[in-house]
Order: sequence, then C-alpha cells, then structure tokens
Amino acid sequence: MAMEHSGGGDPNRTLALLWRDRDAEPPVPARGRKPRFTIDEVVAAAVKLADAEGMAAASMHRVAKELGVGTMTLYTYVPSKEELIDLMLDVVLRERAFPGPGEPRPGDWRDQVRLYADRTRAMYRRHPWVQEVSMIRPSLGPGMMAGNEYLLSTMANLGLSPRDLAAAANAVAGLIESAAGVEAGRARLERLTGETEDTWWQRRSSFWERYFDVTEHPTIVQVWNDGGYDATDQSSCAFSFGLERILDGIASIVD
Amino acid sequence: MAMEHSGGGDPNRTLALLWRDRDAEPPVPARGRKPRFTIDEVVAAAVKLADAEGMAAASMHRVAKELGVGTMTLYTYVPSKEELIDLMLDVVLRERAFPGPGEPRPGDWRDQVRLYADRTRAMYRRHPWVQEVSMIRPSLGPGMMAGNEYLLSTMANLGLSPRDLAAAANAVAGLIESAAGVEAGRARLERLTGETEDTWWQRRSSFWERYFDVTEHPTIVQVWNDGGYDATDQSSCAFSFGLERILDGIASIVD
DNA sequence: AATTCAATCGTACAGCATACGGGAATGTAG
DNA sequence: CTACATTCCCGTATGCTGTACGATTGAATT
Repeated sequence: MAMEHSGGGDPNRTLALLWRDRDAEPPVPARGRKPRFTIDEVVAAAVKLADAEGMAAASMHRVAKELGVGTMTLYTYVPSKEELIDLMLDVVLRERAFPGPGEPRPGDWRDQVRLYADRTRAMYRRHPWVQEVSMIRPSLGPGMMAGNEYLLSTMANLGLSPRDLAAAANAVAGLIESAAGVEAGRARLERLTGETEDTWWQRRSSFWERYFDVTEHPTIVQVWNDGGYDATDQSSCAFSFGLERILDGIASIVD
Repeated sequence: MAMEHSGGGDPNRTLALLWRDRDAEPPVPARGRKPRFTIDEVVAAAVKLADAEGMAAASMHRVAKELGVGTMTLYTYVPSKEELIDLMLDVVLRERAFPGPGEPRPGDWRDQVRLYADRTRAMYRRHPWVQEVSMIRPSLGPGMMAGNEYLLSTMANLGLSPRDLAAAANAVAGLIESAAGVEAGRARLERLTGETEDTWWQRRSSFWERYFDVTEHPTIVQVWNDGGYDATDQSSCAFSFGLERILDGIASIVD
C-alpha cells in the first residue's frame, strides 16, 4: 500500500490523462496487444458504481469486475486509484457544460452565478459521491478549469479588485459546494443505509428527552418552536438563502 | 467489516458516550475487572495521532498501540470506530468554548459571528483532520450543540424569520467550514506529503505550458496577470472576505 | 515461424475494521 | 478460602482494501 493521498504519482502522467493527451505517452505504439477499453470506459464504469452505491463501491476490484477483467488490469489504464478518482471527478465536473468565453449566457451577473449554482447542485444530485472527494490540491482537469473560468467571468465586470474577485469566486464556490454537499450527503446516506432522515431522528428521540438541556440552548428551542426547522422544502430554501445573501454582500461593495 | 458509515450502532449507546452518561449503562457495575483507561484517555490518544499524522493514522491498531494495549481492547470502550470518531469530533468542537446563554460576549452581532469563525478556524488549525470527517447526520454531542446554539444566538435578534435565521446560521457555518477546511486540508497535505503548495505547483508547471488554453480561460489569465492570486496572506483574506460578504448580505435584509 | 512488446491477471503482502472465543483479573457469596 | 459472576483484555481469523511483482497471453512486425 501507498495511497494515503500522497500525490506521489507523476503529475505529467496525470495531466496527460486528464486532458486525454494521446501524444504525450506512446513513442512507438505499433507493437503489442491491443487494449480492450478506452480510459473513458474505465472511468464510466467507476462512476456508474459510485453513483449507485457511493465512493466505497468504486474499489479497484469492483470496477474491474464491472468491466469483466482482473483487478490488476486497471493499472494499465491508470497509474493508481488516486488518478482514477481525479478522472471520475473531472468527468462529472465537465457535465456542467458551462457556456465558454464567447457563448451566450444569462444577462444579469446574479443569474449567471445562479446558473453555476444550479448546475453544480445538479451534478451533486446526479453524483452524490462527489461530496466524498477532497478538492484540496484539485486535479487540474478541463472540467475544473472550465468551472473556475465561468464562475470568475460572471463577476469579472463588477469592478472588484483582482484579489477580491478571486476571493469572491472562492467564497461563492465554497458556499455552493457546502450546501450541495450536505444535500448530496443526506441523499446518499438515505439510499445507502435505507434509513430516512426522519427515522434517523426518531431513533435519537432519547436525545431530546435525556440529554438536551433547554436552558443551555434557548435559541435552538425558540427556533424549533417557531417552526424554523419545519421541513417544507427546507433544503432548497437553505441553499438559495445563503447564495442570495452572499450575492447581496458582493453587490453591496460594488455600488 | 461493516463500517461503511452505516450508523448501524445503537444511538442510545452513542449518545450516552457523547454526553458521558455514567448512569445509562451500568445497572450493577460492582463486579469484574477494572478498566485501565477512561473513555477520554482513549479519545485523547486517537486525537493525538490524528493531529500528528491525519485521520488515517487513527486506526484502531495505531490507537491501541499508542495506549499500549491490544487492538480489540478498544472495543470495550467504544462500540465501533464510527463512535470513536464521533467522540473525537465532539471533544475538539467543545474546545471552542463559546460563551453560554448568560455569559458575556462581544457587543456587535457581527463580532459575535466573527468569534464563532475565529474559534472554529483555530480548531481546524489545531486539528486538521476535522476536515476529513463528514458532518452529515452529525453526532449530537455537547460540542456540536453548543456551537449551533451560540451561532444561532448571535443572529437571533436581527428580526429574521425563524426559517431565515436557521438558513442564515446554516450558510454562515457552511462557509466557515468550507474556508477553514480548505486551509486545514492544505496544511495537512503539506505536513503529510512533505511537499509545499509551491513545489506542488512547480511539479505541475507543464500544465500551464502544455494544456492550459489561454483563449478558453481569459478571466483566469486576467486575474492571474493582475495579481489576484498573489500569495500575500491570500488565505486569511479569502477567509474574511467571504465571511464579511455574507454578513453584509444578512445585514442587507434586516434593515 | 520467430520475435517483440503491451495488455492481462494470479498471487502475495501489508493494512484495515471487527466477529469470536478464550484467558485474566476483580468483585461478591458461600 | 473457595467458587462464581462479571468484566476487561486480547490472539486469532475473516474479508475487505490498494498495489508490487512476475508470469502469461495475444497481436503486430520481422
């Protein structure tokens, strides 16, 4: 074993994979056995498994079985599992298909950010396992770059300083990832454990009876009593509330 | 193996552990061998390992070795690793030591939120592994509840609807976790891999030369050229910029 | 047909969480 | 003092993980 998020692999190899760079590796490829799959097929198999059963299901063994090959065969396509995850992530990031530099987009900058939010959120819905993947030192793939470019571009003409523009994009992306990640995580756990959020809370009813101290948590009690936690579309409201507030906040310093 | 985030354990047992409920379990505890440790000692050992080498180092085997006992001994203190993580998390959440209901706090609500942000950020600094722990369906421990209560209370008197108050606290907490998590993740990777952010980028210099398409990413290019990514305290600025903007945004709807 | 080289993949190893069952230590009851 | 109950301790075993290594297979060139 090495793994451990070490990033130990050759970055050039990883980048060549992410950008599907055919010219990078094979100097004289004419000889030898033909590969049975493309990298995209391998990645698609992994994504399919992760979609259905979460990141843990996308083990090298499971992915190989899904393709009908031996486990070690995967290592001819991908140098390690880390790179496979990078490829999985970038392929679903690319699904967001944001408008490029010259292409038409919503007129208002806020609508443009909302487009980023909606498509990112939809991506998390389709692929809840994304929430399980760390985006620290992210894979520098086309999907990630396109997303960053688009989000930056939505706010590029507001008159923010370059520093503030970067920070604003950072904050907006973080908030969206956070909110969409929570949603996705909840959905994932419901599917994986077969236990709804409601029954999860029910099984913890003793918490309120036995441990929750009302005098220590007056605000929680009050919010609860006033219906602040009622479930009417709570998730969607929370998602858009935070987004709208940070957009308000950004708007407030550009006027 | 079971693990798998199944939440399969008995919630009542978990809650009793989290709240250090001595009355819950032992009906007639007078007989039998004496335990060598307290739960807190076990948790402290796990936290120590995770602080030094990340979550992966806090394996049952390593924690047991740290305590000088056999691996399986841990299971007399904790029903599974999941619960151990819950306990680790709550103990560091409690370290934030927010002022309780009656206790003195900064006058301005924004300063009160900043206190939440600063202490949470400091916690991530001390314990970077927190970033690796999922807070979906969180452990309902004292540390988590105290944090939620405090953050809610900071904005309770702004005139927000209960629904909006909950959403605002949610968004603020999400943003702070996101920003502090990125910081912590970066620091963790630097320590764990021995590779600084700079050399990580250096090793990927071929990205800019070979794959990055300038015409596809004009805004990134511009922000880069204008110094938007210059490293002067970038992290701290990004952290506070996002927080201040969302506070602005919240302020903008209460006046 | 022989050669060459990449793809395939069985086996092995270290590490993981943990089920199980036996052994060790401590208290009370006889 | 002995017997027993109860609890902690922990060695072993199982099935999972990623992956290093080396043997084998198959296709194209010589």
